[in-house]
Amino acid sequence: MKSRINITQIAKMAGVSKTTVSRVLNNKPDVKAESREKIERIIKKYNYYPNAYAKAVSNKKSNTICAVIPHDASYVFSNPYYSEILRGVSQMTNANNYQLLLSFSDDGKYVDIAKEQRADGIILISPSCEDYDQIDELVDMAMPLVSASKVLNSQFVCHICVNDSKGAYLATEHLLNLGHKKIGFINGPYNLASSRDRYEGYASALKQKGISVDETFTQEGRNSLESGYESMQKLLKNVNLTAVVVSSDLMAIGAIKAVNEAGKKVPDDISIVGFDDIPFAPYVNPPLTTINQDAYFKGMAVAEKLIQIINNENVEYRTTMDVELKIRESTTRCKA
Amino acid sequence: MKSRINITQIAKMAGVSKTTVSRVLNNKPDVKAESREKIERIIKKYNYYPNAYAKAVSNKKSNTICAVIPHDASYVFSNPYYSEILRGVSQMTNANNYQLLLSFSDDGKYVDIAKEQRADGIILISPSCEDYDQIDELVDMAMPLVSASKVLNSQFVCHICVNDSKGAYLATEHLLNLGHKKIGFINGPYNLASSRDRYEGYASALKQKGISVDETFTQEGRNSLESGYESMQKLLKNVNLTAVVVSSDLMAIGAIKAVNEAGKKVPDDISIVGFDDIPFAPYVNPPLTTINQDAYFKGMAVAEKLIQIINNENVEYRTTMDVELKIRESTTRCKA
DNA sequence: GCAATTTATGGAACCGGTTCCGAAAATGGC
DNA sequence: GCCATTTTCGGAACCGGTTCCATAAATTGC
Repeated sequence: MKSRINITQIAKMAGVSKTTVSRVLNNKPDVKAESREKIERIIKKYNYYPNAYAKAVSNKKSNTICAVIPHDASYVFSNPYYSEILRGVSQMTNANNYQLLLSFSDDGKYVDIAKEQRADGIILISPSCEDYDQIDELVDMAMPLVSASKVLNSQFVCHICVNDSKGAYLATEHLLNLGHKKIGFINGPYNLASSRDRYEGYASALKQKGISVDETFTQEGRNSLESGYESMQKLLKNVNLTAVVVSSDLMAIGAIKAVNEAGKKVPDDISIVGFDDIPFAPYVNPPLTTINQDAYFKGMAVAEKLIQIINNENVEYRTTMDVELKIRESTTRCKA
Repeated sequence: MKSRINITQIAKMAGVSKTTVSRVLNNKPDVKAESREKIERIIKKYNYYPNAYAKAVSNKKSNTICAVIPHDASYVFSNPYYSEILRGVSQMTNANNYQLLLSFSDDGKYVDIAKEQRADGIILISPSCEDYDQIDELVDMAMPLVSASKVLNSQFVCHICVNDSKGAYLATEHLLNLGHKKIGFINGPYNLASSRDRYEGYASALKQKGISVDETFTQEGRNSLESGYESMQKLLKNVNLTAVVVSSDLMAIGAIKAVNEAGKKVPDDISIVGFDDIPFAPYVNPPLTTINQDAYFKGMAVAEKLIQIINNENVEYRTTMDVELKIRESTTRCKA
């Protein structure tokens, strides 16, 4: 890139010191109107913008927020649920004049972001147990930190999560109310706190009705289309179910495909309820009954909270968002 | 955040000058093994990392790449096609030790990224006509720039695009070969160069077979699920079609829903072919016949090219990637 | 054992900003 | 017209790095 003009050159042309130019740039007082106008004219003429990183060094503030996402191919970028969170995050950072830096949790490199002082705060989109050591490091550094899902074992990490166990409970209860008894469960990776809570919700709904949990009815998936498909194939092969709770819509869509390919119909032969209510959910065939969580709002809330922490404002450290059962057409009364 | 240790403090503790520490940090020669070890020990002990932005100022290089995406709600984050590109981009930037900054084209703020010298290069994911003024500004600054889709009117912007007209041609031809005569077209926003090319491909395939293009057979959508749904509703209401070419899978999925709700069946009553081959395409019901473009690869290629430009390497300025018709189950022989 | 190299190091200037503090210039009061 | 205030301004140090250039120390050659 062409080298750009700097504050010293502007000062020289205006016949003043850098100090005065800096005052104009930052709307500080103590500048004669006349000089101010002259300097502004020159700034405009040369299309001058202050170098953001020089400012960052001097101010010890980068106005940058880093969002950490799992890079695993079948994960964030391919799961609209995460995209929605990111959309909310970007909306909020944008509105508050923060830049958004993306980092990936695979290699733990995001701790470097903090050490290199590239960001004023970090958002963890979906930390898993493997991240906990790095998270502890961030906490040690007193890096402003907010997670968009539950972080176990650390009472020092601010998080906004969804009521996962209630969500799974509602999903299971819905199926029970439709007369289903043999209800399977396709869970997300067990290294996510949310997966554990969802399993808990599923199990407790069954217990409530006096139905014992059968381990052969459950599968652990990887939150991808493929893995929902494979998990469903296994369930179909091994056990006779009339309904399945699936821990994410993405996997639920994969599961529906597996059902179709087995020559069965959703919901007539097997009812399926998903989790997340991604934008695709009403558009799949049949439209997916699912647990709604407002990912876009969650993203905004997480970013907002982080900005508050950066500004040393007091915030609620634990927030749990409510969920809602969204009944569409992938579930129906048990016919068995 | 706790204030972190800096190079001067490290130097003091090691009893050497900043210069020597800097040499160790950057693996420069001319440092006695003994001193090197001592400095390295202290660096390790204090978990020191150099401040990235101070480096950026000094080196006039930020090791940051900015990806510009349209922020429109129904756009990038919700369209897996763009997510896939971004995934490819991040893969490549990661591998080359670049940080990835996200910016949004709505307000044209991404030009500020360049003026503030926040990035060494910029990737335009999906620039529309409204962006062309800002793009010219970037070109004037000689900012390294690569676009992931065609940029009209500027021979100075490097781009990697897909053969859009061929894609639409293949889609239309496929339907013609199945005996369809009344073929509709749901296009993307006309301010995208790709939409224009796809229309062109659609029209030329029809002409080839001596079928005249009927303007009432086409709709301009916004590349979202909803807009595909609405566009299809309009087509169903106004004209009698047996097949529709849809300019993106996202809209195709919306279109299928509209067909279903009208009490018709895909593909028996109406064949539908999409464009992009997003990861969902094989999972929708029925699995979507579509035009495959490898968005992940495209993302990697775009990032790679940008890095080459940043490094002053010579690059091909125009690359067109090939497309392929992927036949699944949303198209069948015309029964009318 | 001494000059000529080679190796290792540090001082100072630089990158492009901000800010403290003191001083010059303009204004006010009388 | 002179002193006190206020307004306006700039020098210099600072943020945390890199790099040029000079010099001190160690090594080599003979």
